[in-house]
Amino acid sequence: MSRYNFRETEAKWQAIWAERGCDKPVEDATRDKYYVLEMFPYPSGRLHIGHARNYVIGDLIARFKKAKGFSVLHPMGWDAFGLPAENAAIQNQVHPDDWTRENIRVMRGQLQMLGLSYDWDRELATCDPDYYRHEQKMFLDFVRSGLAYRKESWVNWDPVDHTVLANEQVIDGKGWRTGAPVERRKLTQWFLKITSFADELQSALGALDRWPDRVRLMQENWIGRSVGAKVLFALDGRDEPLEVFTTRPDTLFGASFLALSPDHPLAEELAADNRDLAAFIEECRRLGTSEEAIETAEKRGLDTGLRARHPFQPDVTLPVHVANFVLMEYGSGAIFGCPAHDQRDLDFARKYGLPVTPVLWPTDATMISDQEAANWDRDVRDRFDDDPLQAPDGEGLKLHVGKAAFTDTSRAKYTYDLGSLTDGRALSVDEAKEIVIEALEQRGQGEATVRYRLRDWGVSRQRYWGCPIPVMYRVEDGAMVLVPDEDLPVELPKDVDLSQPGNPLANHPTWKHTTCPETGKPAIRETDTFDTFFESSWYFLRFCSPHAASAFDAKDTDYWMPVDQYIGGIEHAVLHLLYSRFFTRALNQSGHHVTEEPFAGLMTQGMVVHETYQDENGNWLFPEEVSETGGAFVKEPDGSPVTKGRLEKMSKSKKNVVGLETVVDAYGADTGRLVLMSDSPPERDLEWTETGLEGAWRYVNRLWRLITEPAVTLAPVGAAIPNAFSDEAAALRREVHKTILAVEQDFEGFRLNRAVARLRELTNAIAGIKGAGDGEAWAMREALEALTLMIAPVMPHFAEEAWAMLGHQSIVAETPWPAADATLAADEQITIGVQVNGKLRGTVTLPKDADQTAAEGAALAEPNVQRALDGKTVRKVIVVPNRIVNVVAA
RNA sequence: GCGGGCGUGGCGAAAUUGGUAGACGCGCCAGAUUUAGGAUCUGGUUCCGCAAGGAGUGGGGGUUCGAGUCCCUUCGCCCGCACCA
Repeated sequence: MSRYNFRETEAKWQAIWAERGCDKPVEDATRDKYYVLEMFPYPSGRLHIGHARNYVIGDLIARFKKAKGFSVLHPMGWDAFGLPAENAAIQNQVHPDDWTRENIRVMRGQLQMLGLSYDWDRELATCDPDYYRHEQKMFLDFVRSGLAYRKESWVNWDPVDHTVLANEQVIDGKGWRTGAPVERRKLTQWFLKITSFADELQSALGALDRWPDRVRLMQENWIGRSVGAKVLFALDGRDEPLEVFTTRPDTLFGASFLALSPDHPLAEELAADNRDLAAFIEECRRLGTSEEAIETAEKRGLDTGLRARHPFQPDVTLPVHVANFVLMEYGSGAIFGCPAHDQRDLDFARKYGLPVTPVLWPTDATMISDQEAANWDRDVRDRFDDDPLQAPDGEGLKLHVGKAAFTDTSRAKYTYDLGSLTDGRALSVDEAKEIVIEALEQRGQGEATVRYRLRDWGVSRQRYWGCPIPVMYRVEDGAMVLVPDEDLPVELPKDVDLSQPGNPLANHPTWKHTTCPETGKPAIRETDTFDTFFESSWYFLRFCSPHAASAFDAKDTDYWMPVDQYIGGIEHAVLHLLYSRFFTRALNQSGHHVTEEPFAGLMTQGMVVHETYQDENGNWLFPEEVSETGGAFVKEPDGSPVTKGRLEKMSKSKKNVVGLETVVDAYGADTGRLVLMSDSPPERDLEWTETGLEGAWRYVNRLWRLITEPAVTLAPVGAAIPNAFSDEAAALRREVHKTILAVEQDFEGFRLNRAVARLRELTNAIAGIKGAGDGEAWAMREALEALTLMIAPVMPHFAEEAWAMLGHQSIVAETPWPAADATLAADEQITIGVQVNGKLRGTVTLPKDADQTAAEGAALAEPNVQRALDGKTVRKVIVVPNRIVNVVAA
């Protein structure tokens, strides 16, 4: 019995593919193009089997599309800038560049070991000056078209390392490396104006119909469009009115205070001669904005003493507070508080004894449940003793506001108290909003407006291992000057001291000193580098023309873009995918020309998860350290108890990583690929198990034996089709052609696990063939060849070897997808279920498309059906052709 | 709190989108082969029941000739955002 020798086979075919240039795209005008791309990796060390899933999915699609006749672009590169390289440099005394390049070398080898069909001539690394010079140019273009600007903003500042930290690097309010409490600091940073595309980025999501709904939704939430109104409040004793944003202008008559963010310019101005206020603002800033701080912080505020005028009630004055729950980054950094209809405002009002004035009531008493009313009553009694407020329409309805604000705008109709603006008739929330906005506009005290949650993208990082920002600041007058295009790239210096705290480029003795190209006088370079998401926002364009002198060649991007299928993890649902969508638009607006939507199709693959174990002290253990005895888990050497944890994403810290080499050395790349493709749908998590791997290996060998030792002597290659087939041979042929059609659809629809299941079904059908006539010999060859070609996208090396064993001189990588004959695939006989009153009682086999009468007759004649009908009268028979017969009887 | 997703055998999962629930595989059981183990092959494997039969897609209700699929309700798990005015 022969065993498939993956060791020799895989290396052999990888060499042949490379030699024949199988993975180079052909830019052929007569073919449709297909650009398939997997999110490129950060070269952090070694790939494990979990990483491989992403690439194998992409490779399957690439190989399938190529076999279907597309001109396929399938490139790979390295997202090579980033902080881990600097950390490794400090820990291991190795330069970030050397560390990164060594990792790239290792990981490239690992990808090649998997037999992935990349065009390696297009490989790029973002840390290469030949790559980042182009994004420096793009940045200059952005500056020139107003899409990049400098602004002072609050950042997380690590006082020990002297560097800005990203939000993700602040853990419990402390720096992740130093453990020092993070300070908020105002720094001047570069921003990209993503907000100017907020509306477009949101509305265009609707057209991305090959993106997962959930990703579109996440982007929509992130952009956070909200429609509302800007309201101007006149302030006593000041000329400038205060601007406030609200999504509920209909509650304006319920306003009882205004609140400013501690970071609001007006608050800062007032604090200049108000020591209490200055102290309060300082305290708010210290508390920070970490999630936990927000969760536990109570609403706090301080009355500034300032008084505002209600736009419609000039005699009503509202106190202006500074409140810790108002964000400077959203809206205008100031709000009006309507405690009766907003929970936060209510909490605040209760704490500081501010009035609570309901202005809307449901008109239909039945709309408030008894329970709700009772709760309100109880709240009032328990906590506040307020008099219930009565709706103005005299229907006797009471709205009690205890500690729960009435915010339910889903109820159909309301009665509003809009002061002089209405006659007290019932209005919907939307109607009331309209009336208020109209009145505001008439008086010049506000207008309808749209605000976004999205903020401009801060791209400055005080790090070494990133792309230098190509500007300088003149020493004599501090003017910002762009580095001229012809002086690009601004290269990172190689000699850098990372052991000192602070910005390594700023610490460099000479690098930052340069000369202003306009005046010839001394200037200092910008010492910040770009956020590494900058590099990944356009790499898919560079792949189209990797060797062009400019960033990309419109001729190439016009041909290849957009990416037809992008594959990656859900963790980039917002960040990278939103930045890239912004980038293409920004490029278009700054003189480049590219497709607006970079990724036409997106698939987010699930994680590969693996078992985890922890000892008594909560330390993670390798699965090899654990043994199972009678349902209990113990640690190998000492028998101490072990807890089996949940399935977790493979990670070094949890000690549940399965190395790529471990799998490939023992079972071959193809077996590993098969497991990754067959055990779960691609978008769902996949549990990696040794038994699953062994099962896949058994299948590989079973298929190998079927091909190398077929039960029937195969017809020669290219033999003429026999005139007649036995029933068995004809049935096999039907199965083959059905499978081709189905697998094709499954691949197209990313039902990859289903496709593999169908191929196993076909394998079972082939294995069951007993006859040995000419028909069988011919049908068997047809079946084995089709199976080989169909399994090729999953197991490319195996398929090549099998194809050669079947007597072919050609190679699978250059062979088209098998042609399906739809006529052959059609069933002649169909077995359908027969129900009596909806319960299955039997089955009948009928010719395909049998007429209703025939189906009905056969169904009623079926013995089990007759038994079920015994003593009943048939009322009605429902026949769904080729599907089911249901007999209704009583 | 807001938004979204998911609950199907011992396990991973299928189900032509309202039409024979559990394909395919893992595991398990029995048998064959084998000195033995492994590998391989054959058969079985949703549950209850000797069987006939009955029950069954987290629970409850509804629509329909017919519901895993649609609607209402409820429970559980997972994910995203989170003081966003």
